[in-house]
Amino acid sequence: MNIIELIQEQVVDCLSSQFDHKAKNADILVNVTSKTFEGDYTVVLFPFVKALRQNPQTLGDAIGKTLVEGGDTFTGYNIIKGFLNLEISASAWRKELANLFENKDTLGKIENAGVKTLVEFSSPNTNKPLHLGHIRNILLGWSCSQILKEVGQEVINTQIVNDRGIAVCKSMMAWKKTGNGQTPEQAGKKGDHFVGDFYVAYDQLLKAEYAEWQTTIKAEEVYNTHKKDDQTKEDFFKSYKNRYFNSYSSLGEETKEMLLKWEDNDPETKNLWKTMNGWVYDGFEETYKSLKVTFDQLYYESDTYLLGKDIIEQQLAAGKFYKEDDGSIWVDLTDRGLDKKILLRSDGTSVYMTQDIGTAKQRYDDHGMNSMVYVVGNEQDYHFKALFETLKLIEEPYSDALFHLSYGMVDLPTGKMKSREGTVVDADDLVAEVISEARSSAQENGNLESVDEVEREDIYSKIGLGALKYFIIKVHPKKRMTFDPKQSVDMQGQTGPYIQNAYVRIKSILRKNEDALAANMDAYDKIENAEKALLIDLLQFPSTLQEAAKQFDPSAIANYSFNLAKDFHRFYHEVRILNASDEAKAFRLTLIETVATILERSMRLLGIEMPSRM
RNA sequence: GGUCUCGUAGCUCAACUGGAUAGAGCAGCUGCCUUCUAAGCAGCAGGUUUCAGGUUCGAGUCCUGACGGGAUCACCA
Repeated sequence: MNIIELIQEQVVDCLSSQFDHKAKNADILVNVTSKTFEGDYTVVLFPFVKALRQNPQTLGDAIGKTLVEGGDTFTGYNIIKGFLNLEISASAWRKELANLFENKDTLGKIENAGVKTLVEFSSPNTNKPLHLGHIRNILLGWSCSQILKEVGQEVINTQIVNDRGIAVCKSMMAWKKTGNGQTPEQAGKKGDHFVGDFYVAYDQLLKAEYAEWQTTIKAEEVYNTHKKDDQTKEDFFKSYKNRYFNSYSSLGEETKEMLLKWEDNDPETKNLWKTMNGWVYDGFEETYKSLKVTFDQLYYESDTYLLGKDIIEQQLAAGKFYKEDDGSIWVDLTDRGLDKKILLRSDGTSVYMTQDIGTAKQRYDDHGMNSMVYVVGNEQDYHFKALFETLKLIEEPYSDALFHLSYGMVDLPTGKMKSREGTVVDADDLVAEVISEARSSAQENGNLESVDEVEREDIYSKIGLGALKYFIIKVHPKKRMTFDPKQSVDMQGQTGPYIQNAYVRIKSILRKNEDALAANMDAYDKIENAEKALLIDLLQFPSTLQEAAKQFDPSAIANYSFNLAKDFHRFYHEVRILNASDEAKAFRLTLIETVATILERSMRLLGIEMPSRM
């Protein structure tokens, strides 16, 4: 039992014995005392003032007196307005510290929650390399997965790889036409970038073809019949591009044929597809590796895009879905506050929903999970609402524990990222840049000159990635965020490296302490405010972790880590450790070692590694 | 237009289920390296929490309504 629970319990007892009022522990709101008042923890009395018809002063006095006299945990109290501020004794703090230190590796952990969760994240298309948007997705997914594991869930990291469709065929078509049989290796490019370049090339080809077509008589005719009011030719053709692609483009025609061939299992098409996707996967693999994330099992749309139809038919027969006159199948979610959604087209082919229902079922067959988290941008909020309600409607066994970890778009200071305008921030470039920034920053302060080359590079990478990852993950997932490249490589203030630096400072002290924790801290009875602040932080770790897991919110951990690091830096500046009195030294070494462990654990939950020096 | 979502310092972000005088960082200014790593610390300055009502002992937080940004409303994914 930690100090907060102890306060709650004693207050409950007191209310019961002295006022005959029954309350639960959770009813007692215990806060950290605001800096402007005396005390360590504060009990909020207002809720009981009314119920007990006592004024805050008498009520607070009664409770405060009982707590102080009832043992050696509390040394004093004061009441201001409806707040009862309690002062904790040095011996109680020492006890808390001893306990924290003892359990530092497992604090907040749950052994086995009996829950198996599948976390889906990243899920890219295979026609272009990963970019900044994917990075936010990947970091959220990875961190969420780590957090759920920490609270005792069995977690499976997965993706649904979008490896088929017209977009993929575009890259293939462009490669066929302009690639001259080249491979990424020959071109000296990473596979995903190599293929992505053909996707761009395809757009160029199409543009050229379109421009030429615009000079034809047919185009003139189309313009005259379809233009709106006084729309200029330029404006008209700009907005007509999609229609052109579908109706007139020979390149478009050829590409669509390719898609049909693919669906028909044409060997040549399938081979090319396999080869090019293979290149892309090699590239992705490298990016994931550089971000230090791994997956347990991948699902590919080429395998799952036909799934789901039988479930739809089955549930149609069971009366959960209904059929329109034209043969299309729908689910009616209007009594659940949503709309009617189509599940199967009139021609019997599937839509997004069909696949997602099928894939969920497939995953259940494979893993028997009882919970699923989908990390997908907030533009799909409605889709997931509908999907989850549908899965509930057909009573899938995992359907009461589905969560869409919906996150906001990443903007640049210049505005939205747009692939057409070339303002997309490439994932690999970004990683390389933050690491190189960390390198030059480290070389400037010269702390690593005695470290060998290999380890040095490893440290640069940890710091650079720490900066990048922290910058992104500190923002609450559902908020749209601005990504300023300049700020993302910042290593001062509220950043990953600032937190890493706190850890490094502790490690450095611990290295210098020869005689370990031999001394006894029992005689240490004048606990500094800076020390209390750290203890209070440490005691908050379990509830922060629970909250982060419950809300699927890594930013809670990020903010917690910063707070802890900040309080450590202040502590570090205010008190001496190695040349303090024996008992103070023992207390402080115990304290900082615990802080180091919790910092390291917190950051690991965010996918950030700690260097031991920097 | 319907639905969802966000709006906090010049900028980027916090604020546990409603709790005391709304906090950090960056940018700006001032100090601190013969003392355990200055990627640090301390200080100054910066706010009508978009606005208007309501609920209550108490509202950045909950409710209603405006205003502003974004998303979504396909037999696309």
